[in-house]
Amino acid sequence: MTDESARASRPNGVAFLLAQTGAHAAGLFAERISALGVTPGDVGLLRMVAAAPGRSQRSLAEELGVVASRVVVLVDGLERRGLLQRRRDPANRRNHALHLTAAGAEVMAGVRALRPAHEDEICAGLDEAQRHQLAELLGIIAGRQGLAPGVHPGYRAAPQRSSRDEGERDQGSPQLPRP
Amino acid sequence: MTDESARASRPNGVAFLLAQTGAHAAGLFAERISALGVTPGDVGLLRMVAAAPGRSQRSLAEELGVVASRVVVLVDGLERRGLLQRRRDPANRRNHALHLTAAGAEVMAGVRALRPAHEDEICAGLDEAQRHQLAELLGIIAGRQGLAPGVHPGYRAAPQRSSRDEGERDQGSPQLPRP
DNA sequence: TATTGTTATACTCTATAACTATA
DNA sequence: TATAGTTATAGAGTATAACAATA
Repeated sequence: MTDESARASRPNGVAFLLAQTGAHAAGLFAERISALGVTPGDVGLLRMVAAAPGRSQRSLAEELGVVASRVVVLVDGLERRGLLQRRRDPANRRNHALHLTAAGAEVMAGVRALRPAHEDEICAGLDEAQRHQLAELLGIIAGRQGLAPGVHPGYRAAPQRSSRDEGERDQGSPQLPRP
Repeated sequence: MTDESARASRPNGVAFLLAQTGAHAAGLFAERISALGVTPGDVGLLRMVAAAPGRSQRSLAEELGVVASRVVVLVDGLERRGLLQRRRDPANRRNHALHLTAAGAEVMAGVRALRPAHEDEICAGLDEAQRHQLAELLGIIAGRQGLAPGVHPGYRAAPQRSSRDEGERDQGSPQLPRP
């Protein structure tokens, strides 16, 4: 079984390194912004509202790939903390038009202010040319994979396997979360 | 507020691209291995056991940065599906020595077999030289950040903010999960 | 009737604490 | 007494379904 253990020991390659370093970068970012009292999810939602003030919760739910009731909870939290405001849309009074408050804009400014240090921490060990190279290569991947600029996952529910689909390890459909 | 919306629209740079593409790569990997009936967490745990057969649950908990009772649940699931086996360690009968079953080794072989296609999918659009470049740059980052080869996060609990620390947005200690 | 948002509810994940058995 | 593992329990997160208001 020494053979087995040797073979199993290290998955490597670009895909794994990406997942590893990406999770690390996301974790450090979460730590940094926690000083501002927000999570990456909060920031993403605030950013989307800032980019298109007045948009509806429904539209956010669709772009986030999340159910409407989930947005209710997220917006509840942000409104309770005074970062976001719901206003009834006079044109269509079913809609809640979302707007950043002054405090919300401040938080976003704070997040922006944190970014350079974060970037430097992640890129420590790379010179300027290497950073550009890396940014370019990652940009190619992001483009090829259809990832929108500025939007990242983390809202989708975890794979979620119920406790009763036991022992069925070889069925055909890999149940793609969203094709 | 057009100014604001313009400024808020796109966070960019290496750190963000890393988080974005890394989450994407991890998601695709999770989809692929779901055909084998396992999650990335399962695979990570199986890999660690394969690399050091007979290790204890406690040692796994420490390496994963997870509480012991969590490992009980994870191992329960893998044992129930026949991929892992608990054996009492005769030398110290408190320990459960963990071993892969034949089925578990098969699953790991299946995971390894999926890797090349996964790598190709992620690296689509990059030629061989670019892949090497990217792997090298990511390797530098992983090394600088102290990321162990073959180990990636995803076991740690989410940032987890309770519902009562409301409105306290400016305290000093960012509560680092693990320094 | 269809759509937006909300509430009620259930289920999963994960941690804390109490407990069992070994040492 | 200390350690490995387990069970019981509680909390957060998220989805589904029923509901209210508006169109």
